[in-house]
Amino acid sequence: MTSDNQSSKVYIEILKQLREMISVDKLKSGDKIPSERELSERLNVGRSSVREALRALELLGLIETRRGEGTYIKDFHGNQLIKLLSTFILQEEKAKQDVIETKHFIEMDCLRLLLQKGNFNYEDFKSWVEKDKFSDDEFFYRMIEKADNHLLLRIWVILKDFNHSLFIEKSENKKKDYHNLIRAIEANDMEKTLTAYWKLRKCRFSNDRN
Amino acid sequence: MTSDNQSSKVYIEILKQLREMISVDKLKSGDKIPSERELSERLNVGRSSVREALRALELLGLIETRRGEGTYIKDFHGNQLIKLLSTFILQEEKAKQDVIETKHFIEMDCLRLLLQKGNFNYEDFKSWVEKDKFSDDEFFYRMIEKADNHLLLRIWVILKDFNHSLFIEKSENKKKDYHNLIRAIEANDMEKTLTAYWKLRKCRFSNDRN
DNA sequence: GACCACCCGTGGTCTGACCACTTTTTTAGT
DNA sequence: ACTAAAAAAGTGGTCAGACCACGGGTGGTC
Repeated sequence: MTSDNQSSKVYIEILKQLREMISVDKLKSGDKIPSERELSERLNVGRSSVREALRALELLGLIETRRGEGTYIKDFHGNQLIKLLSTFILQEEKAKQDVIETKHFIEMDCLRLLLQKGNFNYEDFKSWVEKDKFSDDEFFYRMIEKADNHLLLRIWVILKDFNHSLFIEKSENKKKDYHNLIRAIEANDMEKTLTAYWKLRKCRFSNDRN
Repeated sequence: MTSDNQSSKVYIEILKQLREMISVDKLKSGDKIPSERELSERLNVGRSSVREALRALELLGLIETRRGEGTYIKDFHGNQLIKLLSTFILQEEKAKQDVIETKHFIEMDCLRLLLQKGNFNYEDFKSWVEKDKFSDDEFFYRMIEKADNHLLLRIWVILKDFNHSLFIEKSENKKKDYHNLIRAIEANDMEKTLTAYWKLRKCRFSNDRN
């Protein structure tokens, strides 16, 4: 490293170099980056410093490492970060309830988004519901995917995982209820959609809405 | 480390241990955590592995290390990372839009939550709006705080920081609009509340909506 | 009591050594 | 010549030990 010393830690410099490298070589998701040993040599730094940088990126979900193979750039988009923060912070009791509440909000937001965007084809979706066995999570994953907001999807996935680690319940709803939800969305009827949603979640706060 | 390995990398295990340690010892912002060498010994892992874990946490802004002194827990709300992420990642236009969109959704969700919970005293809030100069962020921070969902608040803060790293603008809205929003909430009128909200947001993103 | 040199603990970095695993190359057998 | 087994090479994962640079405490000196 070019004797830039002072203040900046080596692993930070490596991150910058890496960013530069990715930018210059136009590396994209799935592409391979140089091996730790090669980076260490090319940048004139110790391998351990390179690893510190890579491990940080890995934790951020920016790269993926496969033993024996190499290190690859990962699909960025959302941020991993939230996951970490939440696992770190959410130890309190109230937190559990917040998770559930937030997950529901996100789900409703996505429904609103779907209605707002409108004009989707739900035929394949409907036939999927008809044909296969599926979990609530799978259903909403597909649904939220359609809303086309990758960040919301990320957050939702995290909340879902959290939910699983908090509770073990995995209630199976009836196909009919899911069908109703889809139909309500198709009809672009917000009122019906949210009602159908709460029918699925069938619970505590039936009053809110409007 | 209890040779549980397989799949899980050591530095990930260290992170878990660290989280546990922080939880058990009730460590807070500013508290010091054991030295790298001590951790290495206590967990029966190499110091370099400990460092990989700590470096990742540092990049995330969760801890702060001072050479010659030690490592300290930091008040989250970190940005560090966000700066990096933004320059590193979010080049795509769609992602930026997702951030904005998601932030708006979260804000609206909190408004709904406030209405749902109802019966708050907004007098002090109103007088605060009247008296001081404040930014949009400050306003919504206080607002979302009232909604009493810590997770939503956390997510919002992250999105806010992201926003700042993406754009530099810091438009000032009129006090009147904020007053209207508060009044609508007080009146427990969802319709008016959302309208008032969009009045606030309208200025910048007038087009992408509806 | 005030000041300063020294030592020790701490993070920062590098090197070299293994291990486990995957891919590639070489080798041996048919 | 072809194929399958074996060896080699390459890669990430981890550890141990060695320095360096810096901060704070210790104890001596004035």
